[in-house]
Amino acid sequence: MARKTREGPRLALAGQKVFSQIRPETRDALEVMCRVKSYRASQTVVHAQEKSDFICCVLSGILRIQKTLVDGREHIVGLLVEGDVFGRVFDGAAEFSIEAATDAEICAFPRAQFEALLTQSPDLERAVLLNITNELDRAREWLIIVSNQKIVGRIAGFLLLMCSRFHNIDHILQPRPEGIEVNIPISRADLAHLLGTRPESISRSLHSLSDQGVIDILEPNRILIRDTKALALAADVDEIEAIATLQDLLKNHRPER
Amino acid sequence: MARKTREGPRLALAGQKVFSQIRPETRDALEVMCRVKSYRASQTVVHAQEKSDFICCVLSGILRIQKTLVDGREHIVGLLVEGDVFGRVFDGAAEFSIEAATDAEICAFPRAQFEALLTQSPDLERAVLLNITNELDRAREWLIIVSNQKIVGRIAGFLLLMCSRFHNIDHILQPRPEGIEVNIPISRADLAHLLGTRPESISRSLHSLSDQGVIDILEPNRILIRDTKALALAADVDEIEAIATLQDLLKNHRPER
DNA sequence: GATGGTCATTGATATTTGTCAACGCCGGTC
DNA sequence: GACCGGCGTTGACAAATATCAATGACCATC
Repeated sequence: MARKTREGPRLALAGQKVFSQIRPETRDALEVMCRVKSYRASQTVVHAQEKSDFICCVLSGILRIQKTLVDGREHIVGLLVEGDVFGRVFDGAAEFSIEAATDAEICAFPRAQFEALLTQSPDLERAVLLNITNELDRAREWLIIVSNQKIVGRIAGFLLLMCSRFHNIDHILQPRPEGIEVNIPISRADLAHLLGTRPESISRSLHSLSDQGVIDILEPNRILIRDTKALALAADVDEIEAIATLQDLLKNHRPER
Repeated sequence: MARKTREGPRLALAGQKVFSQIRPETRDALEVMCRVKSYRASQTVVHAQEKSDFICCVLSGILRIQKTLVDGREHIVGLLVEGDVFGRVFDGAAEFSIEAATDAEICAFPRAQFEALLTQSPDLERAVLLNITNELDRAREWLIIVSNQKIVGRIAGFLLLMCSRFHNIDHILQPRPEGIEVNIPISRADLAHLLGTRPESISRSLHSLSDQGVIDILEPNRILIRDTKALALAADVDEIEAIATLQDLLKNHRPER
């Protein structure tokens, strides 16, 4: 699994968007208390119903947020990528478990220390509140995508979301003249769970979009979006918004390469 | 619309669960700055994309969280009930608009004042963080319900959620010897949107559950849950949890009446 | 009391999607 | 190299659901 070379724990937070607005002193305090942990794909990071002693920030890789049902099935309710924060500030047991979808590295802050710092640092408080507010918005965006009646619509919405959400992660989004390349970081089965359907339907929908020339399936997990407008139309949600975001992305990314 | 008689703004917050853990001084400060506002059903409380100057707490009634799509359709992503807090602390424009589903009263705190108090009061900070963390969990529970493949399953999940979430609101949940009465606070069309389907399917699923004796449809919007176990089975999610919550409810409520 | 509108419901039908089965591909292990 | 298991894909069929159309109940207005 390709992994970014980094400069060690003390600089781990520097590039994270969540902590970009906090004061250097606060960031120093965070870096002192943090511990970097590595996980391999499919390892569990946090068990549901278990009081977690850490607030964490994803450094690399993809994590799944999921609920384990009584019969053992896993229900995925979200993904965490680089820069995302998880762990329940001021709260006890998590309702959901966190599992590594790919090999991943996280930065863990001891809960008590983190909370103490939080109470003293309005800048960190602000950052944490903003982060969780965005998380809530994203969960609700998922809701819109998943409640689409047609499976193709859900896939289209998912692909558009992947573009707009993960544009800061260069191994997921590779701008190209022909379109935008998106990396699907999870298996078909997981994606099916996430979108409330079955792997077979995912496969059929993707290939249907491919037949229409809207996307190219480079590899099962690498999708090239050729026609963002058509994709947005298929998603049948707020297309204008999605297209605007994507076109901004293209403009901002292309000249750099 | 039946409305609870209350004791005026200064005591409005006393009964709200969100603020139950904060110090009396903080609560006093909140009550001084708050302003009670009333809305009639289908009035808009917060417009999406518009910077809202208030943090609000629902005193009575039901509000819808929704996104307006470009073609004018509304997509509902959640409901707010008594005690729920909304408004973006430390943040600008909301992504979603808030609309009154029934006649409603809210308690509004000016944003700047609220944020200032928040920074100074660790207890309020804690309450706000806990509240939004719960909100996030609930959004993810919605996700699980909506991603159920069968419509009956979504309805069943919705009904169970209504029970467990709104049990503090006595005009929604009326304990009875025959079962638990749930009030569906939105129209069939809205419910269909929320669950990612069509009104016709909602109707068919409800009547199918009714035919099986699992529920009784007292009125289109008043459902009597007769067999919680069967309902949980239909929901096909974490039934044990749902049943436990419901049976606790019944035990706690029955003796009082 | 009549009228028009919204809303929930029901039926008939077309479409979509889940299900079951089989196949090929790929990476690992023996 | 042979074998195996997991994964993505494809096809055929059954089941669930969307769609279209029509009806009746209820409410507000005239």
